[in-house]
Amino acid sequence: MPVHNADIGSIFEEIADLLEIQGGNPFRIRAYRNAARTVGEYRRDLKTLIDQGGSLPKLPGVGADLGGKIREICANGTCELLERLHREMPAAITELLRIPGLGPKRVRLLHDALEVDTIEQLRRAVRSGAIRDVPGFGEKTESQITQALESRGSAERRMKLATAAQYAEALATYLGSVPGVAEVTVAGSFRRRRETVGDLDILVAAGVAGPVMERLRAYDEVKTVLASGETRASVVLRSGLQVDVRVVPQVSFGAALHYFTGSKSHNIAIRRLGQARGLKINEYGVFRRTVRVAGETEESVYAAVDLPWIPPELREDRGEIEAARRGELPELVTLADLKGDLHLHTRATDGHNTVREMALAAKAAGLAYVAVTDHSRRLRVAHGLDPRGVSKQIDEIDRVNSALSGITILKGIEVDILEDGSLDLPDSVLKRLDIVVGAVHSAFNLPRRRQTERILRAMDNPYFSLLAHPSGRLLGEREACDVDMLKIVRKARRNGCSLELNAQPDRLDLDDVHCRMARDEGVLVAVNSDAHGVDDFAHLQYGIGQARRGWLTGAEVLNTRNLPELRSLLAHPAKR
DNA sequence: GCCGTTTTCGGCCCGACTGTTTTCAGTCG
Repeated sequence: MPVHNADIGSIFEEIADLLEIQGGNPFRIRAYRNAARTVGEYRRDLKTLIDQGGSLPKLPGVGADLGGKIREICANGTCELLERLHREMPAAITELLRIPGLGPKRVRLLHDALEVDTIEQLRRAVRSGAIRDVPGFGEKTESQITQALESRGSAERRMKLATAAQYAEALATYLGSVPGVAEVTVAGSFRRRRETVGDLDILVAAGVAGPVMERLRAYDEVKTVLASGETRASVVLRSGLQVDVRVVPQVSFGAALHYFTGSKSHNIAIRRLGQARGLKINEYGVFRRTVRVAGETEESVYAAVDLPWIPPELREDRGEIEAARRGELPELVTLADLKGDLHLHTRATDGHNTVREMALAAKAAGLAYVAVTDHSRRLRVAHGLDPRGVSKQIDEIDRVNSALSGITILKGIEVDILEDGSLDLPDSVLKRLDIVVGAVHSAFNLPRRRQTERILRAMDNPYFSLLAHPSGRLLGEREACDVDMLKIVRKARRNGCSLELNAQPDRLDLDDVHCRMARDEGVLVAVNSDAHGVDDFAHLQYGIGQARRGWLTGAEVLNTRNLPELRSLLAHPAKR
């Protein structure tokens, strides 16, 4: 049975949920949650390591006991503790924890008092009014649960970063105009540039909080006010996006910014460092006993625990604190580092603009070169090019190149990788191009081995330069293809190809974890817009955010190279 | 259940808001 690290993580999470409902030792529960996260995100497949007879790597928060459970789960797909908990508590009960307002204590009460173990039973208990008689449950709690049950399924989706940005920037500007407000920053996963955000955390520096709270409640996009205290409020916008606003004095802004940027596990790790130095770190500052020793800036918070400032994109407790301590934080790539864009479309297929218009827009966006990579013939819906169409476009690019200055247009193609791993155009066509971007646009559901082989075979074509949107996922719409990414990354290294980080807000593919895998394996990543129109070069900022989350430096991104260097890298010395 | 710049035992991140209480537990971030 295939057991992936994420499966082990889920089992540990489930154990933690069940132990919590049973009222278990909170620190034991935390240990399971920490391990769930560590294991779930670990980049090498633990079952494979074990099957190959290797010992488990030392993972933080995983000791002898949890290590044994990992082996047990890899062997059996489950572990004795989970089975025992399932005998004591119905498995479905952890679903109840997902209802806002219901935590472990109340779930336990419902189980004991009303034998409520499933969402459906909860629904019946609410309808019959039985829930009101449970001690600790009042009128408000009942209606909160009712609402949660009604809206279940309809909402609860994370919003794409680029979509959330529209709401975030408008609201931040609005709050910034309140008299007395010194500074407004959108913190949270938005600031960490996660591909999707669950809610917005907006931090406001102001002497007095009252007027800010008042203006927030009056914002015309606010649909409901979930909570509203003196310095903190939660509202839901009409878009469905939840927004948490916190007001702090300027002297606490850095500490609050650090606190509300997260991630939670990064913050916990930083606080522990503080604790070891006799410091208390909270959103108001860094304190030795009652004396504030830091907190006006984020830099001062990090300095208090002897660390340099850590970029928000890295704050996931994935080794950034250790790297910072050793002085080995990567110099992350920036938007300004990009010199070109290697994936875009024109009216010849499914783009909206001409070669000339796209080139001028790229120039205006500060780029020195672009590759025109229209679709190949197999992609009928996009009017993909056949060999004649490619020839025509090559002539057009020659004409535009000789007419324009300050921007160079490379000849390329986004060629379909067919189901058997061959490419959709003959080598005689591909050899005329500067760059060949290969992409999967069909048969997304092949089993892992076949899907992987398909891509590996495509990469063996001597003209293959770059694998576009390697996983094929569409955020919130289509899961990633089941592929062995490590094999693909290693093939890219052997063959001298690159992988794309497609910057379209609904792709952002490679994801952060695989970017880092490419980095670790020494494979260059190209951050491309996949622009279909002149405005789409704006996507690049989101691709850069993701690249930074993947620890990429400028040197590790293919299209930070100037044109001569790029040309020599595309020449594939490994293959020709 | 993990772990070590007070420690191999005794700690484990910290505070705001709400509801149901009548001084605080539960939930959330």
